[in-house]
Amino acid sequence: MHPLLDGLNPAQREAVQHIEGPLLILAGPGSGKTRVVTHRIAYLMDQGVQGHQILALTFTNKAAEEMRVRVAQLVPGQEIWVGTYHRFCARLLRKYASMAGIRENYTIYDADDSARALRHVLARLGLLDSHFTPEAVAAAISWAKNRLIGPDEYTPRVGHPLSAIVCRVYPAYQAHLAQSNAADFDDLLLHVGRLLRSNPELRQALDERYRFVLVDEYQDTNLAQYAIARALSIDYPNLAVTGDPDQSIYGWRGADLNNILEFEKDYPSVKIVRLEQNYRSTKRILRVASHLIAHNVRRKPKDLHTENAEGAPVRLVRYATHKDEAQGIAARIAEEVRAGRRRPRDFAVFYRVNALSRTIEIALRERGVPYQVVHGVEFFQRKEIKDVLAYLRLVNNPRDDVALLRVLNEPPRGIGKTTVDRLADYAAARGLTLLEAARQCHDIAALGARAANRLSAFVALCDRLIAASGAPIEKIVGMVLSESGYRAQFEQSEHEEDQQRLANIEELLTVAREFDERNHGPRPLEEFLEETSLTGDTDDWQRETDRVTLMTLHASKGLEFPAVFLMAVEQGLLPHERSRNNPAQTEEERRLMFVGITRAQEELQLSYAAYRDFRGQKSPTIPSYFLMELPLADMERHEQQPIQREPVDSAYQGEPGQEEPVFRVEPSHADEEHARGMLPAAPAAKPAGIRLMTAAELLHPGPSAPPSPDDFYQGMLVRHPEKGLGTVVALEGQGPSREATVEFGSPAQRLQFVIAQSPLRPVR
DNA sequence: ATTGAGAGTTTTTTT
DNA sequence: AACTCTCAAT
Repeated sequence: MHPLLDGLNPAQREAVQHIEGPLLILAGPGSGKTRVVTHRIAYLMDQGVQGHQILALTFTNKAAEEMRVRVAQLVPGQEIWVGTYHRFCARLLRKYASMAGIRENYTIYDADDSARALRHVLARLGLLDSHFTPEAVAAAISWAKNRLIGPDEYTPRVGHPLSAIVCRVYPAYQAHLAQSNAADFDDLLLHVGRLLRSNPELRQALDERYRFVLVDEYQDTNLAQYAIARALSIDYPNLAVTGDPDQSIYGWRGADLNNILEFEKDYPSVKIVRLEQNYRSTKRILRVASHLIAHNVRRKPKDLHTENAEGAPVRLVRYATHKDEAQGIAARIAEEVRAGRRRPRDFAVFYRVNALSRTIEIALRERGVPYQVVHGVEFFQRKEIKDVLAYLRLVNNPRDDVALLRVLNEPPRGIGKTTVDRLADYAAARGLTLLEAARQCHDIAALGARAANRLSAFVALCDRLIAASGAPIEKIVGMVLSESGYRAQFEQSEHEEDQQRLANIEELLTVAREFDERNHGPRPLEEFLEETSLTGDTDDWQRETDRVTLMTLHASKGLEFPAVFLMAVEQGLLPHERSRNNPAQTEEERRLMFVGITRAQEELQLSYAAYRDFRGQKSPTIPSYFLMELPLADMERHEQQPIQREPVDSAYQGEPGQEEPVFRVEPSHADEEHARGMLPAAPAAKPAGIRLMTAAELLHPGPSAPPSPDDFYQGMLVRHPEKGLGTVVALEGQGPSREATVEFGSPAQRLQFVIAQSPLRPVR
């Protein structure tokens, strides 16, 4: 047998051995997809395909890097082009810039830059105070671009006032980008997509050049990306896509699930391979994941299975507050590490939004547990970094007005708003870029001599920097820092944060040096800027370091960890607030949770807090509906009783303010202790602390005595014989007249009960 | 022109 | 809570 097929299951072999013609690999989580793809690439080359004929497109740099490394291991020395869609397009656009109406030294605007540009345009059109926010307009333009709708093709939709605004703004915004010789993220795809569409010769040439095209995470492709892959696979329809519809989590970025669901329609002769055997998780974790995802309507059913062990039950923990949650998770990790059962790197904590990382960070730090937070963009988004990069961009592309505006008065050099406005008016009137206009500052009537002198000093600075644009990047950055006075402003400062800024700038110098060392391309500055704008911090994540990983659910895709904590599984966060009343988005949220769950290899804990501080205010939470969709038999439920801070029910709930219900009970042992009577038999007798419920208790409420109305608490999960599972969202009164408002499944379905007279039972 | 206080707003996710 | 923007005082 061929060595590349060694150790693969039949389905995997089938995929690896497929050579010509369209191929769809439906790969469930942990099914060895990357292995299959890399082996297939190696197999292709083994069969005589040249490395440069292969194009592999991914969504994240992280995925691209992994693929590159693993292919290199299998076929040392052979180079294939692996990269993100955006990077591929950026490269292509460098080459064919003029055909897209820009110049080859164009600037790539990130979200922040495009927002600035858009604001500028809106202001010029006098639309800033229209009741559509710049963000909404930006989103609409992005929507269009992701569907390959250019500014000239955009038509307003009746009944959509926003689209009428967009119809005016989009062309102006696009013209502004062209004038600045810039492209935003979406443009990279839009330009290339349209280029391929309107240019048959070019399309044909590239189709021939890239004989074998592979697309990873195909479920996340938007229309523009789809069109690009398609255009490269017409004469040579060797398009292999891999993906999992259940892991589509980028709908908000224009990803279209239909691309994968209907792949067969585009390529009727497609070969479909399903990878459903999971090599990653325990049976229990996999069942929990399958159960959850089965609640989605828009999907193809699939049968995930594994030969792995049954594993420990999935823990579902309710903490009293977000702090308790963080402390509980950190304590457990610290204990496992201390006991030598696991290392920090075995753990990951996932959350829906970045803002949730803070409390966990604090808790881990307190215990001295090393961790790394994977932030989406962070480093290259910091103001000081963006400022320095803006200088570089201006050097590389003097037409870049956004960059100029950013650095014109940074550090402060006496060029204020009035001066900028007058300069901008002058430039607009003559169709000049801002730098061109600044060169003529002494001819601008509206400017005083002082302002004009300051402007010409700035122009002189730019010219000095531009003269050095061929130097190594580290050198240019160094010049920017010293000649502009940017570094000096921090060195003189005594503010502590300025020291941090200095450190960040040093870091940028390091990035530049590393770039210089490995890059020997013909246009280093351009390439450096391309790399910095298309690289996020997510790609910095180090598998090797021995640290706990903290990241968003989105960032977790494609990774795996022995032990996973998924925190804040609450209504409003997961599913997120903005998916409310939108079934399609709610399904996407469910997929997001599915992705998180399936990252876990051996151990998984889902948790929520009854109270959470978020955005400055403390409020009671409602556990996520998704939790009710999980198979209780595979789970183990723990509850930390709420701590009543308002002394309303203090007589019943124990000492108010008595805190520190430390989560130290080792659940697996706790189970035994419970059986041996070491823990209170009736959980209600111990109001503060962890209450443990076995799966049996969860499933069979049993004939126990009805609970006292005063035992009901906010966020409590209850069962109603007719209505089913619900959550207590409000309480009023005490004793026999105590009333509870219960929500069954959605805010629309709320009912109020006098507890003592209702059939409501706590779910145990 | 710059600075600082206060007001107002925000972030869901990433190339 | 943290961040940005606005406006007034310097």
